[in-house]
Amino acid sequence: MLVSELPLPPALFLMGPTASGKTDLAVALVERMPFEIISVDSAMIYRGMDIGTAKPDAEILRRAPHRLIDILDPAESYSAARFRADALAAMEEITASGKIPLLAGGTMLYYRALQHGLSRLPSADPAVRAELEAETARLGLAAMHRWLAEVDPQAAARIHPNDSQRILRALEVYVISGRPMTELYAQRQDEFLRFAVLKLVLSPSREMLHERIERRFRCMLEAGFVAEVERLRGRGDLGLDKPAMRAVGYRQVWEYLEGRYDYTEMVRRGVVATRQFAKRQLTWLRAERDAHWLNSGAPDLLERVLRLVGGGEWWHRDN
RNA sequence: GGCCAGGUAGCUCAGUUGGUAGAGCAGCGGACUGAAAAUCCGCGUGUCGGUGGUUCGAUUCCGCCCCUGGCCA
Repeated sequence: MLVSELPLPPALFLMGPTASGKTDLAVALVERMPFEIISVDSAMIYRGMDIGTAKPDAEILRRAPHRLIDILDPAESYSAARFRADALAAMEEITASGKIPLLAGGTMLYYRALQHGLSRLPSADPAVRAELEAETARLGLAAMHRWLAEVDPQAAARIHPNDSQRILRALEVYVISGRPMTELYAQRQDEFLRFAVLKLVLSPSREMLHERIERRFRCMLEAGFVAEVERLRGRGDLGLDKPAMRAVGYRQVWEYLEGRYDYTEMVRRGVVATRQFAKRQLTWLRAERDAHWLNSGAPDLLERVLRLVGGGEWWHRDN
């Protein structure tokens, strides 16, 4: 089926682990077809975080504008729900302008939220969160898990007693809404994405991926990554408790600047953290159905992609 | 060249009074609903330097050899 005959407007998803070459491919596609890029990246949303997020530079952005980058200050925090709303709005606008949305990035939770929707849950509340964290410091995480077991036994059974983030989130939902999170999950209605999607997964071999990750991290350092983190630290209002500063690489450089370990150790830890991140992304990607896998190293990569894009592989499924 | 200390998992090391071995890190697999580049769960992957000897049995004890580090020449 040709793109023009689809029952729904088309959208291209370009997924893949970090350092697989997604940005380069997206830019090449924009220069050949009427695509417009929407970034699917929880770190590139932050202004002033350029080198460590491998954000495309100003020159590339002029040629191939990206939506949803540089939209937040690093002191703020974003969410999967906001991404879903922002991405849907951008997709509508791009479609209305006669172009095709090209979603490119590696934040797999955001793709899931976009494709399958989210339950109607209260959003994060900093005051409630601070309260729960204080309670945890006082009583211990085990006590919090026991509390969750009282108010939402199913959630407590599902969430491991060591998983502080999910225990506190489940309690946050309960405290704000007065309802167990499990009950709110059950009320969810599937909202299917009103686009015909072509999903591409770009990835090199594991060995190549590890090489590229190490090479890229060293390039970032040569390009002034440490100075970038120093600048962020110098603001005084950021810390390792901020989601932005927990990003891979930023956290390790920050700890190095605090004197927790030396430069060599920082490089090692930065590379290790990036590899582990890529591995988690690959776990998501393997579970992704109906995706076309492409090897980053393929010499005819662009031709293959153009063939897929023009080849009527677009499809739609209501989850 | 002599003396001493080492050589055990990818790395750093523990251990076996002789019954073929286990931690941390790395790595691999997995989970994932408003922090997700987050958070969490699971899994030892090994000629115990080589080679002879003693022994029912040697990674462990003994001999020789190789390698690394230190000290002395």
